[in-house]
Amino acid sequence: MICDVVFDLPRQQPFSYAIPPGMTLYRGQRVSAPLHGRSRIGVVVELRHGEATGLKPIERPVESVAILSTAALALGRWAAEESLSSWGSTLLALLPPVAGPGGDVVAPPPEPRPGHASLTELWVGAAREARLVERLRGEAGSALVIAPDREGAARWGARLDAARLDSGAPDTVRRAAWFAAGRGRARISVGTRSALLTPLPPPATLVLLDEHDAAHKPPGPPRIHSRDLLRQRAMLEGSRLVLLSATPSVESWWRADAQQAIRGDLEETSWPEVVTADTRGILRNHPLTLPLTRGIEDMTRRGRRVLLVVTRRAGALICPECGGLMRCDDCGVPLAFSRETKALRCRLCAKAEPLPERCPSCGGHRLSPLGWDPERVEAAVSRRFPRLTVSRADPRAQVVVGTPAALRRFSPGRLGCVGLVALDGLLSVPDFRGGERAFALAWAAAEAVGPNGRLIIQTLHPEHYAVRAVKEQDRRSFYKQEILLRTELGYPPFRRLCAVSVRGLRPGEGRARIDECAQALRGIAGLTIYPPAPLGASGARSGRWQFVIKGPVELPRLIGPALAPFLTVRRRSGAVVEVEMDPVS
DNA sequence: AGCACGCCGACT
DNA sequence: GTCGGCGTGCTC
Repeated sequence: MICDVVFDLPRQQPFSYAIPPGMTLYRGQRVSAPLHGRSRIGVVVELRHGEATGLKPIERPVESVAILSTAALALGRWAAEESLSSWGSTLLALLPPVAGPGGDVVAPPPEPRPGHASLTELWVGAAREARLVERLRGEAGSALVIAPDREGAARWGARLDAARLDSGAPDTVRRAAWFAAGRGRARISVGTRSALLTPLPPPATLVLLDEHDAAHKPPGPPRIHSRDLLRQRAMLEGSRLVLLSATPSVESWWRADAQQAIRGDLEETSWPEVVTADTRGILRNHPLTLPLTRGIEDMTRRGRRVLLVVTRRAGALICPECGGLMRCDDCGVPLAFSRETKALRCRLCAKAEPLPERCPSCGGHRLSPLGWDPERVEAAVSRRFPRLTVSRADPRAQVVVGTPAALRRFSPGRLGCVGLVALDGLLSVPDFRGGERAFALAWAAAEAVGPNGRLIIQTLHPEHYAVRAVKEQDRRSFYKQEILLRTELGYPPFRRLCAVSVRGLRPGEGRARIDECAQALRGIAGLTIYPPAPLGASGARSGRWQFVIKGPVELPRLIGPALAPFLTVRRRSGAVVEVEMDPVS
C-alpha cells in the first residue's frame, strides 16, 4: 500500500510514502513523515495499492484516527483551488495543535450524510446577537460559531458557555474541543477561522459573527474568506449557515436578498440623532467642527461620556515646503510620527528613526504632522477643553479618543455622543470597499451610541449615500446604491478580482517578473488585466509590483494553470510571486 | 517553504 | 589556501 500525503508546501502534488507493515492509516489522518531529511507533519489524502519500492516509509501517525472527514478533505481541496494555493498549506492551517507526550484517545470525525438541504440566513437586525444566543441555547443540534478574532471568540465562548477552539485557549483545551465537537459532546463550539473544519455531527448550525469584518480574510493561509468556506461547507454537508452583521458585505447582502433570507432588516429600533458636519477646509488646523464641539459641550455638561473615533492609527510627518512625506528608506511607507516619544517609526519593519532636523529632500526645517491620529486628536481636544478629562487609555474619561475598535468597549447607552472625526479616511482610499467600510463604521457608531445619544459624522462628503443611509437608518438604500455601482464598474459580487504581486530582490527585477506574469495571462478570454503598478509609495524602488485581474466567477480556474509555474517554484530571478484571490482591499 | 548544493570574494 | 555569500533546485 502507498499513501499520499500533503504538507504545508506551495506544491499541488502530494508526496507518496510506503506504509510500514502493521501500520493502519486512514484518509484524513495526520502523519509524521520524512521530507528533506527531516520529520514533518502532513495529512494523508489518499491510500492506494501500488509498488512501494523506492518510497520512504511513514514514520508514525500523529493521532490514532483521522482528524478530518473525507468531506473535510474535499472542502479543503476546494478552498485551495478557489484561492490558488496548495491543498496542504490550506489543510494544515485548519487543524488543531498536535498533542504533547502521552497523546489522548480520540474518535474519528463523523462523515456527513447526504440528504439535508442547506440554508443560509443573514441576520442584520439590532436583536441579532440576543436572537443567536436564544436560538443556539434552544436547539438540539451542534453549532460552530466563528468569530473574527480571539477576543470575539473569548467573549462568545463565555456568552454561550461553549468549547473554545481558537488559539487564545490552551492547546489541550483546543484539541479536546475539536474531538468533543466531532462526537457531539460539545454542543456549541466557538473559534476563529482556524476552526473552520471542526467536525460536527450533521446537520449542524454554522455561524459567522461580524460577517463584514476584514479579519475573516487576513493575509496568509488559508487564503480564503471564512464566509466562502462556510458557505461551501454548509452546502456539502447540508448544514444551516447563519451570517451575523449589522452591515454585511455587499456580496452577502446581494446573495441573501435574492433568496429572501435577510432577517431583521425591517425591525425598527430607536436611533440616535445623527448629525453630519462638513469638514471642507476646517480639518486642516483643528479636528473639531462646530457640531462636534457642541456635542462635547452638551453631553459632558449632562454628565455623559463622549467617544471620538479616529480611523487613522498613526500620523505622518510632512514638509510643508516641498510636500514630501518622511518615509522609511527600506520599505517606502510613510513613517509613523509619535508626538509623545518624539520619534518616527516604520509600521512595516518597526525601525525607529530619530526626528530629523530638516527635510531630507529639500532641507526645509518646518516639518509638521499630517492627518488626525488618536494622539494628535487627544492633544487638540485637551487644548480646546482644558477642564475636561481627555484620554486614549482611560475609558472612564469624559472624552475618550480611540480607533473604531473602541466602539465595542462601551455597551449601548453608555455613550452620550460619538464623533467620527474624519469618515473620509475610508471613503477616499482607492478601494472599491471604501463605501462599505464607511457605512459599517458609521452604522456601528450609531448602534453603539444608542437611542438617547448623538452621532456626529465629520466628512467631506455629507451627501454620500453611505452617510445618508446611516442618518435615515435605512440599510436598503445603501445596498441598492452600492450594488448599482458594483454592477456598473464590474466589482464583486458581479465579477471577481485577483491581485498578483511580486517582491523583487534587485531593482528592476520585480518589474520584469510582474510583466512575465501578466504575459502568461495574455490570450485568456474574459479577463481584464490592469497595468502593473508599483506597490506602496516607493514600490518601484523597493521592487514591489502588483497588477489586478478582473474576471468572471470561475476566475481561479481560468488563471490557475497559467500562474501555477510562478507559484510552485521560485524561478531564475528569485523574486517571490504572490497570488491573492478575492483581495479584501 | 526550508534546506542543501554549488560556484566566486575577504580572511587566518 | 579556506569560510561564506546567496542563487538555484529538490523534497516522496
